[in-house]
Amino acid sequence: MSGRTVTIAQVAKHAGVAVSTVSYVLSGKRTISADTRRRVLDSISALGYHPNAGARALASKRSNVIALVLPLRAGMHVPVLMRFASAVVTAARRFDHDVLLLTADEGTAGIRRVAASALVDALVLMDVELDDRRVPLLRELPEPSVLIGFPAEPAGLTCVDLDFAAAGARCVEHLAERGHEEIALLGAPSVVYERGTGFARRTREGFVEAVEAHGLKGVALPCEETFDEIYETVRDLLHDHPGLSGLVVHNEAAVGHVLAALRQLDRRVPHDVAVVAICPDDVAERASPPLTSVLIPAEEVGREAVRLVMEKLEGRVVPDSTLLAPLLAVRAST
Amino acid sequence: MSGRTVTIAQVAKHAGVAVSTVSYVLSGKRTISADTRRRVLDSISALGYHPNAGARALASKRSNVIALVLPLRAGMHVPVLMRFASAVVTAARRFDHDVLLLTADEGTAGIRRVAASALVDALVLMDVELDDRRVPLLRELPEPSVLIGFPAEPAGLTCVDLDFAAAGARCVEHLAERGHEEIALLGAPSVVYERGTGFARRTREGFVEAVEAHGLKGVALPCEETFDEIYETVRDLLHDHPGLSGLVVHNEAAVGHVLAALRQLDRRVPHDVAVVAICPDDVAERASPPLTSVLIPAEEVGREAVRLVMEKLEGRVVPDSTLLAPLLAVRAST
DNA sequence: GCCGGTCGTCGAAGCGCTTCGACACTCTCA
DNA sequence: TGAGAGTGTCGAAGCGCTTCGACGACCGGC
Repeated sequence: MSGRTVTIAQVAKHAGVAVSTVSYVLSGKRTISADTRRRVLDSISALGYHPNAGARALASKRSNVIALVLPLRAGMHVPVLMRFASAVVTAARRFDHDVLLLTADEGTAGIRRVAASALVDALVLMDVELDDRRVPLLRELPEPSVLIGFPAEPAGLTCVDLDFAAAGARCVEHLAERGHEEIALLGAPSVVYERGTGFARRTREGFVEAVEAHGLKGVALPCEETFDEIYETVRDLLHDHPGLSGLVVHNEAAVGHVLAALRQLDRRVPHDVAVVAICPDDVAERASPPLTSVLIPAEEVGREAVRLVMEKLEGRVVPDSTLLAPLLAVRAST
Repeated sequence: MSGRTVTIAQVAKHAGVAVSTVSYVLSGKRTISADTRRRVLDSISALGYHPNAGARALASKRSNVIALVLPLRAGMHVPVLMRFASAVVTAARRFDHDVLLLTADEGTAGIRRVAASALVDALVLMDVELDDRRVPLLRELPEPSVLIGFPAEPAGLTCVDLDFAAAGARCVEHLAERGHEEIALLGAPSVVYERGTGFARRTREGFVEAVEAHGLKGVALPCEETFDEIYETVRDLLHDHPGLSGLVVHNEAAVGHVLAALRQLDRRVPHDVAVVAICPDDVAERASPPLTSVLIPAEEVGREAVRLVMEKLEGRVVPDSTLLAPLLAVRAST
């Protein structure tokens, strides 16, 4: 409350102690008597003191900020990104860190800049691709980093993601349990497969393997995102595979259109065709009928990424690869 | 390239000048001879120098970081937020600033914290509500701020937004030009109106006034976001208003379901019912048929917000209120 | 009753940068 | 030809914090 910007020196004077004592109260790096601590803390709240971030970063060589690097490309799962982002922010705050948002606009230069200028202590990268330009840079950076997603060559990096192969397999298993014998996967748009985005391929692999393991008939198709294209895809699919009775949809933007197409084609869900989606919970719940789904645990992935990067900051060794187990929620569509 | 973390002193020595000279080359705050400047810049790139952000912030009292404060509530337009966010980041970089991401988790404490600790120089708040807890705090903060959206009492604040009233009116006008005489607005879920979110109400007001001005018949309804609810709403609407031939949809999440419901009810778009949406371009383009729409200019709003906050940082006076004109893109649905 | 240990606190030295005042030059114009 | 007005550069004083070494005060053990 006293004339703009309170410094640690003012707190020290107010409490009748040395500046360093106040610092130690705050950091807990040396023992301080209960009595002194009380007085210091009282002064801090009486004066409304907030340590100056720049000074702290300069003296301690820690900014207490981590970078969150967004992708910025067509076809990315925009709504999911926002949930990752806020999960990361929330998790970072628990470790007393803030989050700097970086887009890919600047390319790798932005990453280099914030790291070299000590603006951030560590990095979390979202939506990593198999062949990601940012990855080589990370290897040579002294700052620790964690990737959400898997590049082609993850050796020496720390990666977190939903276990998409297990998710694909889990959907197949669920449909098999329900007695379906011929099923299909509608995945990402073909451009996403071509770009080599990891999660799309891994889901498909998990799907294909599980289909074989369960002795089912199965087909995996890419899936565009406009209603007309989806309508055709679904129509042809049902036509070519008359025995088909189960559908796995791994494409958030297409889920609604797939259901609309089935309605149009007079197939009732789940009576004629059972549908399992891999998508965020809210999308599955809002659909009609509400979809049995494997949720994409954005919050958990974000939290885990932050936990790992903090461990690395502390100098601890962490596993290269963290795959989060899929969780299937049964709803009205199967 | 030389042993971890290059300082301005090393650059100065390498170039054979004083530290302050290097600083002035970088900031341009004093004239430096072309010759010296060259030498300094060469040394900078030879050594790979990046100024330490903490030291800079400490000495200059400017962190060159702005805070982007997200809302975090049910019913918010998640995908649009992401586009605002990346527009803000991109725009901030043009002013040589970075963006710190803040969620509402911490409430107003987070805003207070980053401002008081000088972590950020200024704030941009997204998705402001009519009655927003964060607003009173902003008034007492010395740091400049800009709001995206309008609170009930915007006096003394700087606000930017799409002119939703004009957008609502623009849609009506377009339908009137096409000869429609009885039209309806399907807006946000009722909870959003109750919360008093500005943009929903303003669109409705613009719609209602324009309907009167053009001597049309019109009705404005809230619109939930599940297919079944939307189906009922649309069915009842068409039943109660047999002459209705135009629909304005201002609800991104509902657009797909509205079209599916019309299909289901055997109404052809645009032949039986013309549809205009207020939504991001990509949603309008992906719909089937592609929708005539007033786009929500996320990029422009973000850019403008950053421009304004930078002006305020420079001490310049800016208008309290900036309304961005709506732009109608005609597509296949009208 | 003296010595070695803790414990709690202090003072001072930076961290890497910006900025202010000073100073040596070089022009210009009376 | 000399005063006055720029130019271009330097040195040093901070900015607010953390951290290191030092140093009393107090403790228990012999």
